[in-house]
Amino acid sequence: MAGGRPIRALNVAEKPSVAKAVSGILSKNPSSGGLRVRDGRSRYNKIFEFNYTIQNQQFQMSFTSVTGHLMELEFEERYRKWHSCDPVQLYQAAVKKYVPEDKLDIKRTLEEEARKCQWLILWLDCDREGENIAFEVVEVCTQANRNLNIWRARFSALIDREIHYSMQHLVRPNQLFADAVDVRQEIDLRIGASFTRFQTMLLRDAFNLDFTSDDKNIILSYGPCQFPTLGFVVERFWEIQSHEPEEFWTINCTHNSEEGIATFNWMRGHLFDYTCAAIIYEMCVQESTATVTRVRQQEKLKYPPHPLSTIELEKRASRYFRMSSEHTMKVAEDLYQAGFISYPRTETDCFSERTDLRMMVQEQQGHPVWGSYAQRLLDPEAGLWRNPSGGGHDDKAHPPIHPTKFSAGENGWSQDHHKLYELVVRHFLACVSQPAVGAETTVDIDIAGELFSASGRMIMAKNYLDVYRFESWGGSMIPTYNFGQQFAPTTLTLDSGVTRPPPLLSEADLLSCMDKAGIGTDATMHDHIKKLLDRFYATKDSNTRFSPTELGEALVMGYDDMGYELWKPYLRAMMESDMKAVSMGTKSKTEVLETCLQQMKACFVDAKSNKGKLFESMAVFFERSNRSSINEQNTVAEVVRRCSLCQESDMVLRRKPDGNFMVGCTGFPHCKNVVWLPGSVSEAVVTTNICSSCAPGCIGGCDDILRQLVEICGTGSRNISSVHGRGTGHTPSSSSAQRSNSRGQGACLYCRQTGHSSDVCPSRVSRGRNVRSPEADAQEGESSIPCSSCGAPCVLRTANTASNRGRKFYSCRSQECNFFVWEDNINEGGRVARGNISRTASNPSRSGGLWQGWPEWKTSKRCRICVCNR
DNA sequence: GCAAGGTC
Repeated sequence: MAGGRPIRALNVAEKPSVAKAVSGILSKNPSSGGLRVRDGRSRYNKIFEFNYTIQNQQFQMSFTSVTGHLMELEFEERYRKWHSCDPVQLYQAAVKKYVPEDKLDIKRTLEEEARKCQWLILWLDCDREGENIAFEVVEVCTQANRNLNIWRARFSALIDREIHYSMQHLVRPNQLFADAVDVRQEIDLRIGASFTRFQTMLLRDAFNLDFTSDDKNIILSYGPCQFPTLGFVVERFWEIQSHEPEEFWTINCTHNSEEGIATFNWMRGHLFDYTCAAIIYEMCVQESTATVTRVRQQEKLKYPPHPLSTIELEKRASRYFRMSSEHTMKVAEDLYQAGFISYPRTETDCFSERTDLRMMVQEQQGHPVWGSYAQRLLDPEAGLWRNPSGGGHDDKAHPPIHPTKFSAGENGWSQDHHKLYELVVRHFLACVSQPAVGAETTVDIDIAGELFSASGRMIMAKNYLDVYRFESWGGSMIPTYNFGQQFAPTTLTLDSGVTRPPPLLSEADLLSCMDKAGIGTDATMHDHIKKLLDRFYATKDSNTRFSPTELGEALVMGYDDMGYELWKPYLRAMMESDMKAVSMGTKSKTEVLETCLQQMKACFVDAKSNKGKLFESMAVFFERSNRSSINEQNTVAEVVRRCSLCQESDMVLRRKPDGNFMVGCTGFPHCKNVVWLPGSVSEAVVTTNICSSCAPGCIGGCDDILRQLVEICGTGSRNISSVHGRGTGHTPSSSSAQRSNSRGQGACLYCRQTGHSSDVCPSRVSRGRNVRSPEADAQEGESSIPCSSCGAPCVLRTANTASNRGRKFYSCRSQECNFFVWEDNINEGGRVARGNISRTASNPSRSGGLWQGWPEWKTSKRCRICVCNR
């Protein structure tokens, strides 16, 4: 490139802080003519100006920023309203990317600046999202100026040398990275919107969800990140519920000497068999001299933590201060905005070699509390310094979280600001410190052939523990023992204990689960957790531990019963690996989109047809509401065709609370086009079949026989009305259709007989149970044992339904008790896994566990004696 | 009114 007239280049960063920092670095040279700042259209995104030379070519640089994504993905207007279409259509519905209202000012700045420039240099974060935002910027800028020469700067830290290097070695943006994000956005939108609309419309009005006064507006959302997060909470909850305490026995030995007390632990741990433990104990008591068989002395190191990533910050703030991850991020954002800490959303847990760590320590020397520690760190004589070891994660965009400005506390800071800044500083100082050193002693003894062991620790040098007050290193001293030494134990006891269930998941546990499974990003994980609370899916106790609410449990149960693992992290993991394939170029964007959406659509259609499972699981916890008598059908809204009256919205098939069908315009109340189907119609479906005798748009009115039957007889002998859809023809006069609406006594919706209304259908009364159990057409079996739930006789029967023919199940004979359980869900000893009883039967106990009254002859004895520890 | 991902 030769010199000559300067080229005007527009530089764009992902956020204002990066635009400022990079401009600052690039304009340090005197030849830059200094750094000038002016306002853009957006009050947050300033424009920096300076001169710069790239390979001998003079440039006039303008440097501005966006604030994250410039565009959003949404459905076309006609699909935006919830009742505008059947949610299944959202798998094909047209989507568009657009710049939302609150970003229009940034868009205008970009357009205005792009028109004045020849080059566009993209300084977005160097990750997939950043690359996608880069292409959003490109789209806006090239709309304003088609001749732009487009470049990408690759940088991983805001360090002078690195920034200059990337400016001198510009590359082209990577379309594949951006494609991967396009795929994710589209899949997330379609899955999220379809399932959310489906389950909200299906369940919200059907049950009394009494946890909010305003349950009409509650949203039962589904998302590929929030649901697996809920899944972790529910799974642990079920694990706890299904835990049965088991008694075990262990032998303990202590020895008091002049130097102190030593506690020896039995090397076998514990035994579940009392007799066995008691025999061994007797042996020990009878021959109770202890002989020291081994004495080991070792130096042990306790290493300081890795440099701080977002997840670690959230986990530690939760553990040390009980701050929620969401609040932590808010406080961290404040500290970052005010310049006290570095960018708080980072996966990186290792410092770049080029980072000047000592300078950062120097800044902390004046602090009244940890200043002296910082001074010791910098003193070569003290030998406290150690180059930090990394945890192996690097997002190539941001350094680990570290202090960027000294503070001994600011006026406007809350307690939490103080705590979090202190955590960041102490963590940083710990990272560059030597590990703590301890001397550990282990003593093994033998009593009557049984081995016991005791250990003690002495801290030789605290090192990083001096500054990292949040961590300690437990351990106690033990007296001195020598090999071959013999002594009489002071106490030798046979003690019993019981196994305990695992604890509920803490916020730190939940973050670890999400991190491991790849759910969410460092910037969004706390949002997913908060969403569980906002949606009433889970609660958090004062100990920061999460339990599912009944709603959360019911939803997970429902999908689990369908056989879907939509609540597990596998779907997201699969998507993530596909995204990776797209970004590497091994799979195409369209290929992944098509396959994934096809699978998810099939899953959605299946879930819809299995919605009974969701109803059943909800019914375990919630009462049915009377807001709608035929709730599930009432909410179904299948699109028939475009409204011929307003030409704007769709005509959809719906069922009203009174059970009658209607085909109405979704533009209501603006458009009042409606066709009421006669009350005798008990089922109506939208089909693609076109009536042979008239134009598309017919709703069966041309069929004389049908019309006569429904209007005159009203007996419903042809009670399925097919509504032709997808046509453009005219709608039959709604007034005539309304006249034909026979609101009188029609066929019962349940048994399809006349003579009674559906509300009092005798089949419904007995059906309440039948729909829940598989025993329809089952044959009575022979054996009878007491019901686990009520104690009445429980009968072994054989299912005769299509899906479970031949499968055996126990079912309670009592009319009041709905207990039933598949025989193959009963394990050894009559143990029933959690959920296998309750998910399909309304067993009031709702818990698994031991079947009380399970006959002796069915129990197989298990050997739980451990004899292999030696 | 719905997702998840950026960011103020």
